[in-house]
Order: sequence, then C-alpha cells, then structure tokens
Amino acid sequence: MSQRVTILDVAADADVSIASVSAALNGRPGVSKDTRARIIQSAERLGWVPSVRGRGLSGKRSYALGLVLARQPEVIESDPFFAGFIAGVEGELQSRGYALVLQLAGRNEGPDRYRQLHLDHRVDGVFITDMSVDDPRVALVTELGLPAVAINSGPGCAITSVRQDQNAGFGELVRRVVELGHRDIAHVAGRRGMIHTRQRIDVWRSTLHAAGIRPGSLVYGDFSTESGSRAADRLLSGPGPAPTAVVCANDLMAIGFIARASSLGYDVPRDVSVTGFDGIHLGRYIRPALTTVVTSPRELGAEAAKTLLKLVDGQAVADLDIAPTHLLERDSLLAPMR
Amino acid sequence: MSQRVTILDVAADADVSIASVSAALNGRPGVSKDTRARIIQSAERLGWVPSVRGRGLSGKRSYALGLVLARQPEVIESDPFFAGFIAGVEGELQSRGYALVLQLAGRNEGPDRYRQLHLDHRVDGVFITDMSVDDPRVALVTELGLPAVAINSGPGCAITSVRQDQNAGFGELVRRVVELGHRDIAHVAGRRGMIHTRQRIDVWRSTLHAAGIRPGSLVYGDFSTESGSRAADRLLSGPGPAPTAVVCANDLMAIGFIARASSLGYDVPRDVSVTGFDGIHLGRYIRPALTTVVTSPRELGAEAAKTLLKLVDGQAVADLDIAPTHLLERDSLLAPMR
DNA sequence: CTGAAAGCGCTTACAG
DNA sequence: CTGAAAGCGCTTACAG
Repeated sequence: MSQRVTILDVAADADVSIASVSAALNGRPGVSKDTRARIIQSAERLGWVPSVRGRGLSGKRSYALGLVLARQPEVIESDPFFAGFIAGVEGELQSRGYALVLQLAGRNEGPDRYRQLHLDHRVDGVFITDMSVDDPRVALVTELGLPAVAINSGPGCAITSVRQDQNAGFGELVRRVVELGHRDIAHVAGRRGMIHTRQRIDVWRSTLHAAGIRPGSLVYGDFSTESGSRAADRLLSGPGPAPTAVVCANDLMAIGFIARASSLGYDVPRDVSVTGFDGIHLGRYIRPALTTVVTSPRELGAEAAKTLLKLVDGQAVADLDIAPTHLLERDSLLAPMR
Repeated sequence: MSQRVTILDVAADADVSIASVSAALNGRPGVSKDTRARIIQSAERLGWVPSVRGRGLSGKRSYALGLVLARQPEVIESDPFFAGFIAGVEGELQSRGYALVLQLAGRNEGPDRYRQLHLDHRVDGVFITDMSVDDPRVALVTELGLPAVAINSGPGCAITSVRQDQNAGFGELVRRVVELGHRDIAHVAGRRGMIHTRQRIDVWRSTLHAAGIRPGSLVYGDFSTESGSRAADRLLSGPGPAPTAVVCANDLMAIGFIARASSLGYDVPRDVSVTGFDGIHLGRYIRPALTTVVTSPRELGAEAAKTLLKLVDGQAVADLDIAPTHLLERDSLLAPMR
C-alpha cells in the first residue's frame, strides 16, 4: 500500500548522507546539533522507522528475544506464571524496540528449539524457564555462545540467573501447618527432575525434621490439576490413615486434590487441610479459598528481560534475586480436628 | 562462538554459485538433480541454516506473524483461549520456518502495536483476536495493507476471518436451562463493546423469547472472575427475588459468581444454577463442576495460522468456519427447586 | 542448467 | 562534523 520510506528518503529530505541519518537517529556522536534536529524532523515528517530487518542484517542482531515453553498446553492454560512472566518481559522489551518470539514445545523438544532459534539468527538471547536438574539447555546455550538468562535455576547454575527465593515462603507455609497442630503432613510434589520439585521436597522434609516430625507420604504429580486429583486418590482412599494436611507443590494440583477429596467424601479443610503454591488468581475463588505461597512471575519477567538485554549488549551482569515469596493464608488450612 | 557459516561457505564447498545454493535449498527450479543433491549435502555437512535476517531483507519478508493481546494480565492468566490458540498457531508455523511474535498491550493500545509491528517490518501478517464492534484494527490493517486474519469476527467483517460458531452452542445451553424448568434466567455478560458479548446477549434474549419467557436481569462484567463475583452481589443480594439460573458469558465469571453466591449463603445449584462458557480445564474441578459450552481455541489457532500464511503468500483465501461449540453439562446446572 | 551482479535497508569503519 | 563506500546474508532477475 503505502510506499515504503527508507533511510534514503530521509537523507534526501534532510539533505545529508544516510550515515548521518543513522548516527542521528541512534544518538551516536558525530552529528552537529542542528543537523541532528533537521534529520529527526525529516524522519518524523516522513514517518520513518528504521527497518528491523536492515538494521538486523548490518548490526548482526535480530532485536528479538526468545522464550520456549515446554509444558503441556493444559498446564500453560491455567498457570499464572506464563502470562505474568510474559507481561513482565514485554514491559521491558517494548520501549527498547525488542520483540518477544514465543514458541511452545513438546517435552524434550526444548533444546532443539533453542538451537534452531539461534541458527536462524532469529533471536539475540533466550530465557530459560522451568528448569530441570542438569538442564541440557544450560550446556547448549553455553556451547552456542547464545546469551541466556535462567529463571529460578538452582544454586551454582552456569548461566546468569534471576531468581525468586521460594524456599523461605514454602518453609513458612510448612511451619505454619505444623504450628496449627498437624503431625501427619503429606506432600504432593511436582514433576520429577524439575529443580523446584526437588527444592520443595527438601524444604518440606527439612522443615518437618527441624520440628521433630516425621515427614508423611510423598506423592509425585506433574503440576496438572488432574495429577492433583490422582494424588488425592492415592492419599485418601488407601488402607492407611489419611494425612491431616497435604501441602501441594502448586495451586493447580491443590485444586485437583480438593476436588477429588470432596468427591471422596472428605470435607476440606475440616477433614484434611490442603495448601498450594503460586498464588494463582483463581485460588481466591475456589471453595475453600486456597492457602498458598504467592510468587511474582511478572516481576521475574521484568528483571529477567532487563538482565538479558544487558547480556546481549555485552555487559557483565550478576545474578539477581527479587523479593521472596510469601505465605497467603486462606480457608483451606485449618487446625486438625482429630 | 562457532564461526558463522553462510551461503558462501556452502557454495564454495559444493563448488557452485550462491544462486544455485539458494535455488536448491528453496526447492526452486533451475538446478539439476545432481547439483541439488551435492548442495544439500554440503549444507547439511556444514550445518547451514539460511539466516532469516538475510533472507528477510532480500525477500522483503520477516518470516514472522504477530499477535497482540490486549487483555488484563489477570484474565490472560486463567483464560484458556490464550494458551490454546498459541499452541495451535505454533504447530502450523514451526514447520514453515515462521515464528510468532507476541505482544501484550494495555486497553486501546492494540492498534498502535499492530502499526508498529508493521512499520518495523517485524511481521508479515497479524492475528486479530478479542474483536470489538467496529474494531479499529480492521480499518488499520486494511489501510496498511497488512495481511490479517480476524478470529471470531462478526458477520460481514472486512478482513478474512476464521470463526467457531458460538451461538449454536450457547443457544443449546439456554434452551437446556429452559427445558429444566427455569423461568427466571439472568445473564452475566462480558465487556461491553466486544462482539461475543453482543452475540451472547442476543442469543440469550432470542432463545428465551422463542420459548415465550421474558429475559431476566442482565448484568455486565468484564470476563474477569472478580466481575463475576460482583455480578453475584448485584443479582443475589438485591431486594427482588433472585433468579433461579444465571448464564454467564464465560467460565471465569461463572466461577467468580459461584464463589460469591456461596459466600452469600446460596447453595449452587440447588438455590441457583450457574453456567459458564469456554470449557476451561478447571471447570471440571470446581465445586459444583461447571456446566459450560466447550470451545476449541487450539483448532482456531491452527486454522487461523494456515489462513494467514496463505494470505501472506498472496493466495486468495475464503473465510473459514471450524466445527461449532457444544454444550457440556455438569453439576452446576439443575432443575429449579422453587 | 549455472553464474555474475544488483539490491534489500541498514551500520560502521574510513576519509576528508 | 560529514560523506562515500563496503558489508551484513540472502533472493532475484538477467545473461550465458
């Protein structure tokens, strides 16, 4: 439709060379104040926006950052992390002319996708979320020399990391459960191999040990609501006595657990207390309202973006910790009745 | 890190010109079978992947499609459409070397974002979702000459559209409510000005009229859980009699409504039946399990992507309708007790 | 069937 | 302070 306006048009209009236009618009030195003003005026009048394509080819950048999500669509659907994180990232990228390239990958496809994004020169850097123990993506980006930021990685991760401490909040939660008088406290863990699955199990165990209580049953789920429901089957319909409290590794599993527990005739929280982790919005609206630990995906996204942008610019960057998670008590946690 | 391998390296390795390499790798004619095979072998051995940057500059394409979501992060967080739609889009793009550029925008920021994506030459086409009546983005993309596909647009939309009929499913739902004996049926509508808000109100009204029933109260929400909760306040704690059934324009509002209704002392569905729309995964896990209409965001995304890709290629494309939504009855809908 | 060359829209040394 | 020119990595007429 509209004829494409290029740097040549602006240069002609302002009666300078394209080099001056480029320098002026990018705030580089070597242009007099007057010339710069004239150029900017021309650019604005012509409505010129540097083409990210031309700029990219020449500057060896793509001005885009990549995020590959390797989760089941069902979990992404209801998981707060996804939208919040992206919103945080976006807020930082937009003003700097960067775009976010998003991909959804199947299990284990993740590394290939990152490699492809790099080979294509599609992105200048990537975010790595949902980290597993010995995550292969860490070695990959290192090998490729691809700038990357790891989100909530384990201690000593080889690449730059942005984290929100989740252990303190989760420990606080477990201590609160103990404080209320529970002595048989089960844990519904996340997917095996994930770093935060591991961390939550450790915190659950050590907090109980510290309180002189023997950890209750441990059941693995996969963070989906469905797996929380299955965990309820295993913990509540077995031969042994049911736990009085069940701390779940995320809110979705807690919701699934509560639903199934109710179907099995349990009254939550009178018969069994159930807690989640994440602080999803819906937790406030289910019955009973969910006691959980509130995380900050949006802030994590914003800080991760800032950090990655610096890395792409070649700046040295230190790991960053944002304010820790905190306990949010609602109705699903109560002192034990028996 | 690794030295960048370009088309020149492949040409040298295969002992041909770069033009032949380009032709061979893109499946264009003008290369003998032998030469093509040799070139492909060289490319593979060297691990060459055409740079999307060089290709984009030359081919006047960016090999990316844009999606701007102008919703409250809170709604995106729990809305199934988002993740499902993106998953569907992604499935189609990946094999064709296209990427998805995702942006989150504030209210009314949408058009500017689309314009910017186009000026930057960042994308070759865009998806337009969450359409409002007289959506300004329709005129914008037309003016820009930017290929675009509208999702669930109204009839007679000026740009190519991919739709899933929602009226049939919603009408079926309302008829079912009537059939169970309800006579005072309220509607919690979505955000004013949205096309599907309008459509659902019309279907609710016309279906009741056809059954000889006067439509009950109409309350506007904004698709958020919170607004569903507020709607419950208005419909259930007023002076007049409460409706015996409330059909909500989406699942999140229904969940909010149910939560608040319970707090107000109502038993759902015995005192009041509540239904949703969308078919989000969690609907199965709330108490009572939600009666709703199931939509197919993933399929919508896949078809929208195929359509947009064709448009970008300059092909003529007709509007497309995927299989319609359908009613899913669960526990939140019951015959009226009074 | 194959190659030399121009061009896409920028940035970046390098001269002046 | 300013400009002419090369180069980024491809695609695409155009010759041969």
